[in-house]
Amino acid sequence: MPPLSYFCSDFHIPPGANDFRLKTFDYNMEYNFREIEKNWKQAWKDTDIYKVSNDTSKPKFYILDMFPYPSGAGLHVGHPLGYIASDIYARYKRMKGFNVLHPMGYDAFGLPAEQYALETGQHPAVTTEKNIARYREQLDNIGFCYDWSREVRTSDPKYYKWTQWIFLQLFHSWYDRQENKARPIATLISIFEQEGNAETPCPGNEALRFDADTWATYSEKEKRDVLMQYRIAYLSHAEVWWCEALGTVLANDEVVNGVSERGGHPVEKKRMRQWFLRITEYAERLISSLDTLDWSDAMKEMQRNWIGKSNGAEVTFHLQDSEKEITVFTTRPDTIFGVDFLVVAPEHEWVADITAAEQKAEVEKYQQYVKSRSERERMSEVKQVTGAFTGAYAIHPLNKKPIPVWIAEYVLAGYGTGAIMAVPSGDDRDHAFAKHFNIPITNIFGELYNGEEAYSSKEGKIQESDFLSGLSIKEATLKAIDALVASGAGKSKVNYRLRDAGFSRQRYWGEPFPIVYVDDVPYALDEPEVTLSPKEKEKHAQLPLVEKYTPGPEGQGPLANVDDWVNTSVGRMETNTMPGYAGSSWYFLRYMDPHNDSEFASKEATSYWREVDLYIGGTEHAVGHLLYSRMWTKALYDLGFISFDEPFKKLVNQGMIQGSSRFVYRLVIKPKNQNKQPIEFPIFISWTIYENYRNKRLSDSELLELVNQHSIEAHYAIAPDKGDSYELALVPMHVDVSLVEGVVLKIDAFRNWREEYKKAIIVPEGIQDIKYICGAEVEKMSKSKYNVVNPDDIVAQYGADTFRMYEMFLGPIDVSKPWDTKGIEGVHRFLKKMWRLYFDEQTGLVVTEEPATEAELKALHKTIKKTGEDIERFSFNTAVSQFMICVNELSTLNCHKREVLEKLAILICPFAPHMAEELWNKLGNSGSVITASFPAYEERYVTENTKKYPVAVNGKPRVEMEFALDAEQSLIEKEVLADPTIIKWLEGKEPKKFIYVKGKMINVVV
RNA sequence: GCGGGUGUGGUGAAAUUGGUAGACACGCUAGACUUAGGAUCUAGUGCCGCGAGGCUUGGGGGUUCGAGUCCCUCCACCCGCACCA
Repeated sequence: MPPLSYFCSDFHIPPGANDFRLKTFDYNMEYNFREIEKNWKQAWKDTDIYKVSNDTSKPKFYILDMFPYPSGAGLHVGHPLGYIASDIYARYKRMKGFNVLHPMGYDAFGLPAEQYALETGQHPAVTTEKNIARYREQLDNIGFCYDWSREVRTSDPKYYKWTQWIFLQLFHSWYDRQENKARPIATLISIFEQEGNAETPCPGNEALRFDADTWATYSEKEKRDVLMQYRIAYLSHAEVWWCEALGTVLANDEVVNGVSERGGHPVEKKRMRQWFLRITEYAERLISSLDTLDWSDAMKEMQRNWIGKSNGAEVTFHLQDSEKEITVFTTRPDTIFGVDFLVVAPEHEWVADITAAEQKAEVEKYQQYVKSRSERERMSEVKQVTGAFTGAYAIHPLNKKPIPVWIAEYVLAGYGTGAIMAVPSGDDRDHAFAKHFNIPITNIFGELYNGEEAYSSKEGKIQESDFLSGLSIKEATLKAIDALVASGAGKSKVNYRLRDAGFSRQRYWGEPFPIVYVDDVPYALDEPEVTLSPKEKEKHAQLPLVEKYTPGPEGQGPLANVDDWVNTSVGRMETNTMPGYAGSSWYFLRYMDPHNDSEFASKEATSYWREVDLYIGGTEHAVGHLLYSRMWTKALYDLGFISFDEPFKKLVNQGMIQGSSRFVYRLVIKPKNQNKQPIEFPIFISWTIYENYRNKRLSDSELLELVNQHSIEAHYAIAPDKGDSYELALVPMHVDVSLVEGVVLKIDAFRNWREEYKKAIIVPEGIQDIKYICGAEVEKMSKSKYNVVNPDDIVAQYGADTFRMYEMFLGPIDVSKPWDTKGIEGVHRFLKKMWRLYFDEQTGLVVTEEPATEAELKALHKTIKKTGEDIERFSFNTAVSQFMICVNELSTLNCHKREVLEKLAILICPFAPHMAEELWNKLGNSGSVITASFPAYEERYVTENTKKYPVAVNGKPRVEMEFALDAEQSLIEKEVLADPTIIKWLEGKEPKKFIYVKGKMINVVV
């Protein structure tokens, strides 16, 4: 075996690395997981055994967890699920000979820390630091093999300096549609100088046209305005939720039912200047390169839907008696002759211009209503049709008929052109709208349209449509586009639902923009025009320390209040900060070279580690983080900073671990007579009684009688015979899961939970059965539901190895399931049982050097095969089962042989690393078990040569018969048909067919 | 509303390619050992039935010698929807 230092870091070999050898921890010989885990955690730390080198001849493998936001609540048992899975895979890959990068860090900027700061006055940096320390402690507790020397935090100035740097690369770039990649803005300027923008249409303003001479006449400000509309990171306008009462901008999830979540104040949309990323230019590449990724189909489908590519046409309608025109996007140009009205988004900028005088009041009233509506409400409200007529008419481009123009909330300004052509006979929403407002409907589907429901199917022929009549929908689509192009009124067009990503937040706790406004023109701090000293630039690029976190005036972020920071000698700094996804869009690159001060990561590091081979995290990031990261990676690739254009090759989604809530049922007794004293003391009713009462198997007076039988106090307080004079209610209340064992309430603990419960009357199941049973329900794990289980508690009680294995044993990694602490006993018992193969409580180590038997080797090699394959396909629950089967078999065989047990200790290392380490060393090996090779199985121990076949008659299995796997069908047929059970089931009938599937089953058909 | 996911014993689940449904555990029942048991071990445990046997993978229908698995249809629950991260 090579010296241990070979496997350790070659950045620097830590002192003591070579001392990693047999440590003679002295436990008595039962499975003392507390001592074992404590000692090995220390040994791992002392020797930096999990440090990873960038410089090795070994093949690389990059395994990444979605890094957590360090919330104040700490980790609950649901969070580590993915981390355990990736840790198992990382250890497995390492034992398979790979150089494995497996880092961890923190997504440390975010709203909750800022909110907390507002409430308590504590600086987010301080609380974040505290939360991170807690997270680290919890993570360390579980025994992960992270290389912590590579930790990143997005809120660290040394980190976000590079987030800002990447933002500036995007600011200094434009998207070249001909080359289909991002390029430096200088290349665009030289194109403008030579030929204007005829060949490079402006993505921010398709109508913008200028030639080289005109460009030359533009002022500096005009030029920068034009360039801004090409930049990948650009400044534009968008609406945000504005709350006047709180004086602040609110996030979507801070707005509930049209009012602010805090305080319930009214909110409305406010238009503000904000930064955006031109992700729409990447739409096509983001769709097409999904094919190269090993992600679940569901995840790819979600991204495809999010990007929402649709083929269709743009059609321009001229307004009657006006210069204005309305351009609509439609996926159904074939229905052009079925257009009965146009609908424009109510917030569209020129609604006011086209509205007729007599409709003005109505339109404005409607616009006001829409301002209070969230996008989701607007999309999902289908029963209630709303809208307003503008009084304007457009001219149909082909048949020249006048078409009324409406506004309605179901058309969104951000999608397509913000206007649609409505075809009631072919679209459900248009149909409902036309019916509701009594707009006459043109039928272009003949008998296919019944007048009651729109005909939205894509089968059939178009009718009543001039030159399109009689054509199939497909043919009509092509011909309609041709006609529109010929008449100059339209063109075919690919539309994406994807919108440019809003990149501004009116907050404090985020990356500041390295942008300064010189006479209201934004400049990047790194541009030569910004004449600040390097020191000043550094100061203004960094988030200033503040005392107060209250928002700035007019919806500006809190930074607007920091005079010393916001004002520079050349102009005012941008006061917005970047959103949460800024730092997380590229963090996987930083782990490759985390301490680099001159680049975000060196070329050597990024070209060695390349993309993440395995990324594990939740599905909730399906379209946010995962899409933005992909775009950033593509942009960095285009600009030549990295040599790959996808960040995450394989993605595994972990399911949620839900909470298992427990309920007690409080009996609330209100005397009907107002003058009587209400009954104040708490009474709790056990679950079965609650169920009986709820199902009306128990009357009010019977319930009171039960309570009275149970308690003297109650007897004095309520008169049971007068059940009628009370109003009863049984109220389910969450009870902390730590006060419950399974579903049985720990009554003393419950009484001590709250002062007011000290003397509570607790009515158990019955006179005989004195247990109080709680109700149970599966819900999301959250503090308010008292169902949070802290991994620290589980680790303290059962050990990290048990915890790790149990989380895996719960079920498939990608499925959501409720946590049940009770079930952990089985896994703990298994580890103890495995331990007893090596140690006897009295005599200590019982491992012998005797050669193993065939049966023992069979058990071992089947397990090597199965667990290896299961790890490869992320089926960790079945791997754990296999370990149980193996240990059960070896226990039955009374096997204590080194030949078997040494390999078993290595096998279990990914799952139970502490125990594996202990066993490995107690068997006399030096060095960490992680440096051992994952064992290979021998074919001869895993192949069987006979098979017990189920023999079925007419598909129903009736008997089991054993045959050699290479047996001839004729022999099998003869023996099967001679079998007495089969003869009985044949009932004398002739077999019609004899089905024999080798290695599977036999079926006789009569 | 749109998109995605999941439905199998009392519970978590297994069945990798259409081939013995319920592996492995939890829980429960009975027993052994023990001063004791929240330790350990043994046996049983999908449902109905004394039994022979029948039924059973959310409901209904279909394809097949054979369906948890494929197809159609209906239902229930969970997640995401662009400023939570």
